[in-house]
Amino acid sequence: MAHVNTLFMASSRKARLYGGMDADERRTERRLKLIDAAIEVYGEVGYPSATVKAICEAAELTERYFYESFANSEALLIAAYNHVVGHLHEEMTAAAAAAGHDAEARLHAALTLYFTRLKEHPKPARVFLLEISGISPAVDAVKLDAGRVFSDILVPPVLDAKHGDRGAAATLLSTGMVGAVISIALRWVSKQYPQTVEDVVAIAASFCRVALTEADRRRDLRLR
Amino acid sequence: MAHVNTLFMASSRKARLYGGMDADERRTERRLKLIDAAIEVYGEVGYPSATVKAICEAAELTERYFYESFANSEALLIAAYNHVVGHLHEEMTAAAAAAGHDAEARLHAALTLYFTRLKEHPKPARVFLLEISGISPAVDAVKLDAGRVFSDILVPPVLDAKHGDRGAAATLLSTGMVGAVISIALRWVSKQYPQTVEDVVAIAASFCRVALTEADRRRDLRLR
DNA sequence: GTTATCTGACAATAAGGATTGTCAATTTTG
DNA sequence: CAAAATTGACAATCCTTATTGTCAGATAAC
Repeated sequence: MAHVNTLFMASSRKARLYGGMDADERRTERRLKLIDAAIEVYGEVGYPSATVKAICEAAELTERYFYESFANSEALLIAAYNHVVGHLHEEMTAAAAAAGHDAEARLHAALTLYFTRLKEHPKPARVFLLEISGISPAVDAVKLDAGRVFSDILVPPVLDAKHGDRGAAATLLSTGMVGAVISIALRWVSKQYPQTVEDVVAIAASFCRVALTEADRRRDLRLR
Repeated sequence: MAHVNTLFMASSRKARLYGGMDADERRTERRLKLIDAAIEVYGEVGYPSATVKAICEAAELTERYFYESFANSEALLIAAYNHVVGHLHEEMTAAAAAAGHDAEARLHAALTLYFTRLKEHPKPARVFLLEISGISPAVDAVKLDAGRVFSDILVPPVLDAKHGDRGAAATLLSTGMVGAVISIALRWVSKQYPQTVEDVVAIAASFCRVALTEADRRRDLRLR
């Protein structure tokens, strides 16, 4: 029994090392490289024109490794999107939390972080924070979810036992708020940042404030 | 000299009639049919998946006529977009004008018309009033221009000899406003109109009001 | 070293669609 | 009716890209 079929090697035992890395580690690394390359390429030519080949070249990997990590282009798009947006959202949440309990202060902190990052990383910005639509229902769903998260960070939904789901009007208010912020960001980025972060934040904040105060006003009306 | 080369027929003389129509008229009619068909197909499968063939079938014309009127798919997209949006913008302008001089009344009138039309014509709505981005620079430019027109209708720019171009901040405010309205519209349409037109208009208007009052406030600050 | 595994380059295949070309049938003109 | 113009159907071609497959060379394990 000196020879053991690799198929029976439980995941507990490590696979052969290459370049000092586990098989799993190598796969994960390649996956990462592909995601980074995708962001780069999307930023240059846009997702629709980004071919698998071009992304693989940018990642310095061959197509074989593309299909090792992703079923198709769309899967990579989604992974890349979640990568960028997930990261950003975490940071925004942290920034808001650090700003304390005042709604205005939290809003300001989160938006400042958002626009600061946008200015630091134009490529991911252009592609992901902005427009991926009409690709497929799956992608749209991902985007929709990201919008919801974004909205919740800026204006945390009021927890209300009686109204588990916020009202339909509140949803439209959130939608409008996110739409406004993202549109502003898109233009700001594509015009190469003509205003200071501070100025853009102030403008974006004014739209968020509407969503905030309108939601309050409407809730008061309902509960009165 | 009984026979005259058709190449020398000046455009003043009419070409042979078919179905009671001039050659030019027939071409224009086919062009129109293609645009209508495109709107239909885009609304069903989205622009990226809309093939030339499918559009031609919907138009009951063959590919030959596609290339008679359009250089490529993108040209048709732009034509269709301008067709729908141009029409809508005209109507909105008229509605605003009919509402008189009060800014609030004009805003309400224009938005009401906008959302009413959206509800009446879901297909064009979904495709055009919302998202065509990342297709190409040309298409993006068209969309950008449409956004500007849209904004000017909702909140006519103050004519100011001293400040021929409105301030950069005002541009971002317009951008945010349009983004908010369009995002709201997108969700409203895709959720199959859960609110009344009146309610949606009220919510959209609250975002427009920000743009309006903020712009005023900023101008006052500058001129004080 | 020898063997098993992994990697990189690239060929082969497949699929889908755009664009152009052909031609018989139809319609108008005279 | 005969001739010319126009139309509709469809084939042929051309391209681009995704996806799979092959294989020689490199690397690690023993």
